[in-house]
Amino acid sequence: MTGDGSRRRGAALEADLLDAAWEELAEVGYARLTMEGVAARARTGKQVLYRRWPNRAQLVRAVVRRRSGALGEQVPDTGELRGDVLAVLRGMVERQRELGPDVIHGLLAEVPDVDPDFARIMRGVLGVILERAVGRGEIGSGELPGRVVSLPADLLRHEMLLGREPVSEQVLVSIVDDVFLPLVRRS
Amino acid sequence: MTGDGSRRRGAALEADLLDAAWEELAEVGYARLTMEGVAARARTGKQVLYRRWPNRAQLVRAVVRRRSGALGEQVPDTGELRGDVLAVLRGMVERQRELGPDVIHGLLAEVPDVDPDFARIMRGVLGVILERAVGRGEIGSGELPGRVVSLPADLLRHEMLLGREPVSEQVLVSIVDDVFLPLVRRS
Amino acid sequence: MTGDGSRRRGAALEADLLDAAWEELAEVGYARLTMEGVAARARTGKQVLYRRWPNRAQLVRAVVRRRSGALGEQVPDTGELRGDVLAVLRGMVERQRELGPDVIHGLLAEVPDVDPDFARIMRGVLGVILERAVGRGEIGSGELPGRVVSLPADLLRHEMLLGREPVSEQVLVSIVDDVFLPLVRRS
Amino acid sequence: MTGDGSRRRGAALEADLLDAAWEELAEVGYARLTMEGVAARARTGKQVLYRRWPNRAQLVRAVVRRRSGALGEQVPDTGELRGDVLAVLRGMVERQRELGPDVIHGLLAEVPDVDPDFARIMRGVLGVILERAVGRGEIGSGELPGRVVSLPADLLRHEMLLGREPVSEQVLVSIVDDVFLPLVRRS
DNA sequence: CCTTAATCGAGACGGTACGTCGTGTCTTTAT
DNA sequence: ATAAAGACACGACGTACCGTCTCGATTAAGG
Repeated sequence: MTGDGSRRRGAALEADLLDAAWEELAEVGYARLTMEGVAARARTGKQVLYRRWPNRAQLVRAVVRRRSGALGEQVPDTGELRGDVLAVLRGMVERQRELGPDVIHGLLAEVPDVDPDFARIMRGVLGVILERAVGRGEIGSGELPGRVVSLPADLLRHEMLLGREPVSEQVLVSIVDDVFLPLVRRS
Repeated sequence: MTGDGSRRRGAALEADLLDAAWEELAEVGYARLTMEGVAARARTGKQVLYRRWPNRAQLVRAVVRRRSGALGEQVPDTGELRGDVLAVLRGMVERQRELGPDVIHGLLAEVPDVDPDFARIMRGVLGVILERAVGRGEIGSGELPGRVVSLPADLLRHEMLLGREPVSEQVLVSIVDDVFLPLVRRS
Repeated sequence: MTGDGSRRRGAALEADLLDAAWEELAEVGYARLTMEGVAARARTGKQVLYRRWPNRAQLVRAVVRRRSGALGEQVPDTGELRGDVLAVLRGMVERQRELGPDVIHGLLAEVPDVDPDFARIMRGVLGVILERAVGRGEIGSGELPGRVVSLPADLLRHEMLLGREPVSEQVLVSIVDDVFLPLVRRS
Repeated sequence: MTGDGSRRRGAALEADLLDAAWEELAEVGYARLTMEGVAARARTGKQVLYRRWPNRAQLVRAVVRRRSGALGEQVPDTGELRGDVLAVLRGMVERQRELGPDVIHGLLAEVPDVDPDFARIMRGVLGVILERAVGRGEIGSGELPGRVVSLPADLLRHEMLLGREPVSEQVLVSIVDDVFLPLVRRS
């Protein structure tokens, strides 16, 4: 019945599974994604999924990791603080648009630590950007509280969690111009 | 068949239902709360629940509304901007502690607009507080962007959504002292 | 909302109820007839039904009584035993056709005594027919066992209970010619 | 979560299911037998039942088949036509007594063809008996109509379907002595 | 090269909850 | 007093998934 001669294994199979999960996510959304559905779409058994991920949250987490791969890989460098921060935020929005807003929602609710490192990475990226701004003399050299450093990312994430649609450019600008820049230029 | 002579109806029954849901929430948490469980605890049928709320999210939303009813009823007045803002945030944390962090999480994930008016209310409360601060001469009289006004509430909510534990006093202080006050005193 | 000024009562209402039940029977059949459906069709409440009949079986029984009213009212008289018996059986089949075979089925299963008197009536009718046949000299005058008298009706009923379609003329003829007539002409 | 190491499957499970249904039948009767009850008694899920039988009627039909398994296996041989026929009828009554009269009723109402082969089997058994009677010279060798052959079984079934109690010996005797024997001895 | 062990594809299993339907009782309002 | 309307307590329906387990089929790896 199966007998197409070739049976998937290992990495190739895993890729198919994640692809299937990805398509399932796209079609029915996170809330209605089921292990059963993913297995069916990948034309395999549920055990194959459970062998790899203990529940759908972990599975989706893996999908997300795969799709939006390296988040903090390259730090934008526009030569200006404002441009850099906006670029970072736009990257986040792009990621949200790609995954779909409700996937973000869903993950947040079920996975305790969707991105335990996400926050850390963002802090790192913004730290670098701020340092360069200090170097250019755009802002003072005083040590900024951690909360301030991660402020743009935090506010944007807050928006993402509440709204059901991709965050608009206006909001990004507002976060940067109304909140972040005034704060770091304060000293 | 049943006929014990007294049968709950209308408002009285609804109160019992919400109480049952509340207890269920407390015992098993949001994720494992079921319509079936609530109905059983209230010793009635599921239909009685479904007649009122189409799903568990709406039910819990009603419970939350009932429990943490009047959020913006009284605006704290400590005679000082910092004290006022902290008092507002502490009120939010108190509410979170009462409901339990995962209820907040759960609601967020399933209900599109847990509190559509919540944001509006917070903005109103903080607006009053800021006006008073202007009156006292604590801060300048320039018009503040909406985003800045709701900033403390937004940041606190962001914390609530990410963490699984009640937000600590330290975080509140950090939000107020590192971000909010510097921003509104800037001018 | 109701206020058409006139409200049905007593016999008029009861007639409407039975009509509604009758139409319901015709549309969905006995198995799927519900008190709720009948009440809805008659545009009234269930209580009005339950006040009159304790359950759907009794209700349908009343419908049947009303529709196929007087069963043994007129005894056929064709001037010949065979014709008379066939006429009686055809009357039964006609009744079955009118009610629908599954109504018969359903009633039989749920109502212990759909026709406690039905059997009695049939025996009476056949008795008269047989007496006339004796008078005409078609058969002997010996006393026939009750079972033999009711035999045609019993066999026909057996057919009705098993099949899901109206009993064919062939079967009637077979009952009469292969079984009944040989038996009563035996002496 | 369950994991007790032993999980019933296939035929063994099916046997348990039928046993459970049988016990349920005995305890609450056909009318109040529910899929839910049977599943609970068998300590399994409803799906396991529905996977095998689409509704309770089919389930009970399977139970009946299993319990009163081989109906026409041995043809009674008392050396005399009357004794043989009575023995066959007594076998049917025994079966009825075993299952309970209302099970028969219930099945009849819901299952279109409780035993499509039952009639055929009975005809076969009675055919053999009649042949032997012909061989012994008890009755003539003329071909009997099918309806006459199955007459005793049909009449008995009719009794079973109408009454709520096991058919009495008197009735059996009446069927045989008043109807069947006179008919087959006629020639 | 051939055995052996692991994994795959498929699906049954024991279980929980879903959301719906119908029962028969009870209550309310209006005629 | 009863009609009309509908809520209530209850029980069962049939379905969807969960996470586990079993069963052959197939494939990779080791002796």
